[in-house]
Amino acid sequence: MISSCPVALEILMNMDAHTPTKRKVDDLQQDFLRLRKENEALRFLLQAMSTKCNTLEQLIREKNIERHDQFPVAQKTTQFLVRTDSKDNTLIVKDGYQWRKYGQKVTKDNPSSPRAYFKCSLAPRCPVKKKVQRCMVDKSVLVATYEGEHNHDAINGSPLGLFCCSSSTADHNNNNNIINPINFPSHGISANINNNDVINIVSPSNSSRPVPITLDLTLSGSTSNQENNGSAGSPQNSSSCAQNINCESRIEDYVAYLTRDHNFTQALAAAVASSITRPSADTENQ
DNA sequence: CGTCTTTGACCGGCGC
DNA sequence: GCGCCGGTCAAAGACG
Repeated sequence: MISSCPVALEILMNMDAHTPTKRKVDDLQQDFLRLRKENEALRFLLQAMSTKCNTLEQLIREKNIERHDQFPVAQKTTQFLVRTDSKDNTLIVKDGYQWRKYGQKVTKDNPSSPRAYFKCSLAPRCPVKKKVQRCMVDKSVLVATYEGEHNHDAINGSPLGLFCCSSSTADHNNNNNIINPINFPSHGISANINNNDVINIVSPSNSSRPVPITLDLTLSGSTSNQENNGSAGSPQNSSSCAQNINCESRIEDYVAYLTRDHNFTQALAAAVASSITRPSADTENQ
């Protein structure tokens, strides 16, 4: 039974490894049953969300086809924030694509750090461009603006794809608190990461009753050995992650931590549930 | 020698 | 028309 639920098995093993005295079998079984229910609920929610996502994508595709008959296609623009070492002067964002730098300019709004211009060189005719500039407030944060859509796949997939966000909401240089607004357009969920390593998930803005959900990424409960990073086990605190050669393996660790975090799974489930149960105004208005 | 980066020049849009 | 500014070009240099 346990072997059919690897996440729960991993959680149980981890719990066992971190408690000096073995807990009673009954307690472990209760924990396991609770986690198994959560796991099943999350699986159900994921399936429901995928179904809804596919439906919405189909609708959007149909609407775009209608629209393209009347208007030229607008260029898709997205924006990322990447935390790097502030001492690192390079404007390199490892996003799974290969880029050729074709220009650099000092801009008026942020004269202390020049803006670099890149073109995607992974495919011969890929139209995608990106601009990378350091955040004026936090020099350790790179602001990468992508224009256009790739006509090919990434080298190893796009590790930053999850953090795709709309550029229209970003005003990073003038905001001391919110670093990166993240939008999940197809689900109507948006989220903010603030300087306290907390993601604030906000349900669709068109909702009459927005449900804010806070995900604490400081992982204060983690007892794993992150002291080597000097960052007390916080993934966001490891400022050199984007430049670090061990970044990939650490990302796996962070994902493992998150799956062990009861608050995270609960908040995630609530966010997903709210996006599914609440009818989308976009689809209703169409 | 080929590829990539750097950097000054150039171009076009926009506001006055 | 002029100046400012962001974006792009392309020659020169660096590098493997």
